Amino acid sequence: MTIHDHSGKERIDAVRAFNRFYTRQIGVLDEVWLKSAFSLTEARVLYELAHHDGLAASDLVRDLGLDPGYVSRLLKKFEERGLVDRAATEADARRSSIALTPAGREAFAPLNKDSHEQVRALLDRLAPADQERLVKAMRTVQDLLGDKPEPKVPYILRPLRVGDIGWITHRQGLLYAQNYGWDETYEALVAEILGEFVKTFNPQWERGWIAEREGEVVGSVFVMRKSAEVAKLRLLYVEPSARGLGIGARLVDECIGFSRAKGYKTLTLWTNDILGSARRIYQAAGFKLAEEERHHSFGKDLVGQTWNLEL
Amino acid sequence: MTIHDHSGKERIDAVRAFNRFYTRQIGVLDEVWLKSAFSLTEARVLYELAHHDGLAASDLVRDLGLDPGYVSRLLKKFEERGLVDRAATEADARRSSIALTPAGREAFAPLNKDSHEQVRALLDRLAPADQERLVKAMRTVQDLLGDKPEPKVPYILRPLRVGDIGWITHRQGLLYAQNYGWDETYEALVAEILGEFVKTFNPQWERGWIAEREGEVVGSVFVMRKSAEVAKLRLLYVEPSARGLGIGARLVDECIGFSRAKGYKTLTLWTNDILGSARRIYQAAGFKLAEEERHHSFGKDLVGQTWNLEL
DNA sequence: ATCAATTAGTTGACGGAGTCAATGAATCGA
DNA sequence: TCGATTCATTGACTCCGTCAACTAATTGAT
Repeated sequence: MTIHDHSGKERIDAVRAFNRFYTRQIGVLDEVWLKSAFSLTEARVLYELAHHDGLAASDLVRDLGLDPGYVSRLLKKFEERGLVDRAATEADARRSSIALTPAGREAFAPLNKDSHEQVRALLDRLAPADQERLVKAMRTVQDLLGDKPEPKVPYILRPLRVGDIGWITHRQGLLYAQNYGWDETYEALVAEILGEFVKTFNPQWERGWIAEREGEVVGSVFVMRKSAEVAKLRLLYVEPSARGLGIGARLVDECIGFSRAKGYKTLTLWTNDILGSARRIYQAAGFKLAEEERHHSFGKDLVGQTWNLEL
Repeated sequence: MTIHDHSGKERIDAVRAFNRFYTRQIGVLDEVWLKSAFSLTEARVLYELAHHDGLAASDLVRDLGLDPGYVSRLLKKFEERGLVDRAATEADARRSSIALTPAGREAFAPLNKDSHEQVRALLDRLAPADQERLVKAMRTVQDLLGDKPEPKVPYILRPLRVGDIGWITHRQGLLYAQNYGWDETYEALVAEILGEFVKTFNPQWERGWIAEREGEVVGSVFVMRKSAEVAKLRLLYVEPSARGLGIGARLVDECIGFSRAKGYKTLTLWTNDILGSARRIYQAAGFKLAEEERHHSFGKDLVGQTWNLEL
């Protein structure tokens, strides 16, 4: 968990280095195919056909980035060898839907197995924990570079789980340090608040929400009991990468709804005036500024604000 | 932050999916070269020559995984075009050391620039934070798959930084939940201890150490002041992926050294009997078991142990 | 309903990227 | 010293993949 400070150039060089590295890596991995009766591209086509039904030639051209003429000839050869069947589609007489024949599957199976075994051997050289890191890193690369189909559900809210309060402490500590220069005592405060919250947690009166997006924690908020009539909204935060999705407003809404349902009379919160985007959310939700006071905390001179919402 | 549970097959499939994905990705990236007067392989060779001095043909064959005959012809063509110079080496009359001529550098420059710009465009589509994630993930893949020159310094110790206590809380909470089934109150305890520690931190009497390996936190430990004569070692932990490097013992040693230097008479610690690997470290360091008591904590019936070391 | 523009697929012609095997020369090693 | 290995070159060849021209079906704009 270090804070790298990459200039654009360093990042670009790092990506280019990775491309060179993986070009080589793929070259090694592809040697498996060369032993077989199929060329690398033929193998790629077979793979696609084995894993997707009803593909047309144009799909292969698009998905694998190949030349149409080459694919045409390649499929013709496959058909002659009895590896694939082509059937014209009813909807579009130009397209034909291609499928592996049993013989095609039989020819593909050993290829597939070899490739599988080769990757297994590659992974076996790594400790299980490293295998996991590898897979996760690859998935990250793929997610970032691939065409992200904007997640249908942009985010979900869920209750707290083990690991959450540490993670929230970590992220909030870093974010406020980076953005506002707050020192480590802010992180310490978050840790204490959350530790205390979990230890004395009473689901009747209190609750925490985690906003999660594609498996990553991207925000959170807590309602804590201040007195029988007053609930306190605390530690609202949304990851910079997930802003603009309305997560902050949604989290505040949940707090308001919960507080009302539990019979609190007032929902209060404490924040600092420099946190502008949070303030806008509170205002939009109907909170009124009740009090302001200067204070020195987290290594900075700040202006604290108390906001209240009558429920 | 989800807990993935990969069987071997899933991991293998994930790696293969990544290979297919990146094969395609590289295909797209390589289109830059195709516009130029050089083939992809020629461009790769030029890149190597531009970035390393005194290469021999055999080095190119090895590093880029090419056919010797092909490289020979390729270099011959380059030489004819005046792009490279070949000079026989004194040490070995078979080898010749290859270098780009000024004309060669001039021919390579635009290629290199195009590639650079292309990657820049790729990165510009991502938010800065995502660029950072991408670079980090690529580096992880490269480190894991490349011939790892086992890091000369397998780990370093450093003082606490912002973000650490949250991270430690997060990791300890997850690890003990996964391995021993402890509930969220353990994570809460860690959060409170660390929050309190930072808030009341007195460098004269207390200290924390972070073990870091290749930029990742892999362990930590704290010495806290219990009384004028007694120091307490707390929250020792080492990531499973970093065990066997002696990090745990080293962290305990640091604690002992610090406590001695500060004039404490006793170093004490509290642990649970199920934590076997930690116990072995304490015993090896000279700690003596002083007390045992049953207790119910973290959702489990446990046997707590107090160990002491007279300094 | 019509016609231009687009898309799916085919075919011929071609180039040259990359492979394979044989060879010579220098070096290493037991 | 002599066989084995390494570096580099060359001839011969394959076939992968590109490019352009073409047909046929479909789409879409008017």
